[in-house]
Amino acid sequence: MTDCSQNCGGRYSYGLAATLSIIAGKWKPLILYFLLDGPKRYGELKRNVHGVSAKVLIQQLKELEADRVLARTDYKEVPPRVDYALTPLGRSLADRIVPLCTWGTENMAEMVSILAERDRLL
Amino acid sequence: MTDCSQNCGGRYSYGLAATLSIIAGKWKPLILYFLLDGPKRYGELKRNVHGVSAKVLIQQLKELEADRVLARTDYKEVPPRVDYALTPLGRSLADRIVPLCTWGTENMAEMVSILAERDRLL
DNA sequence: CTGTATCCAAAGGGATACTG
DNA sequence: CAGTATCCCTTTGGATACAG
Repeated sequence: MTDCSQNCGGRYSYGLAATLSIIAGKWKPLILYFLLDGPKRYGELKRNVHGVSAKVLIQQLKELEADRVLARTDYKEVPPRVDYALTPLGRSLADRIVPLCTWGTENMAEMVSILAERDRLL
Repeated sequence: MTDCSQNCGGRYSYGLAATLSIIAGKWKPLILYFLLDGPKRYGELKRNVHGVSAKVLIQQLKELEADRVLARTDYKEVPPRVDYALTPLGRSLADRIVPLCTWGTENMAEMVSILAERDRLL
């Protein structure tokens, strides 16, 4: 989505399109949110972001790193130890994701109902 | 993502997983954001959400409707006139999306640089 | 422990043409 | 105007095995 020419009735959503191009990816918002808790090692991410595979995790981490929202630190130890942390830019982004989590939590009853209805229709 | 068992180091992200399951879809956040401007007709959405195809637009609208975040009104006229509006639930969700747009706008210079770098690597 | 490499399946999305 | 229907293709992500 390099084309950010989104115009929403006077509201310009260039910014939204740009943001979406960064957090697009099944696990990226969860990763960013998790890292608000502090730097985490690869294994910690793997265990806590339930369902993600090794391949996809490392892939999304690399993309987030390339997009400058997180930084990878290799401690050059044996056995290997690396961790991933939010950059200042990444932290400011993750802060904007928190309201999404809050919304889901606040409306959990409705969410459960919606997801149940979705399953029912299958 | 019916499995919302996401646990982020003490931070529970059930809520985030739930929210993501609602806004997952290439154009959904843009649609929700656009509708903050007020109810819109199908054609308006089609013209303003740049790049979306007729098929995918109607598909995502139906899903958002089924998920109770927007309501469709058919005015039973000829030629046909229908519009889509945020429900109260949908409005509260769209409100949480605004910060994402703001973030992209605030960091637009960085965004441009990041997207340019991404293209360069192709 | 932190990844890589390979192969594969499915979902999601897009183009085009058509309808009430 | 507001969709539908069909076909097709790319992207995304998942499983498994292996490596430094």
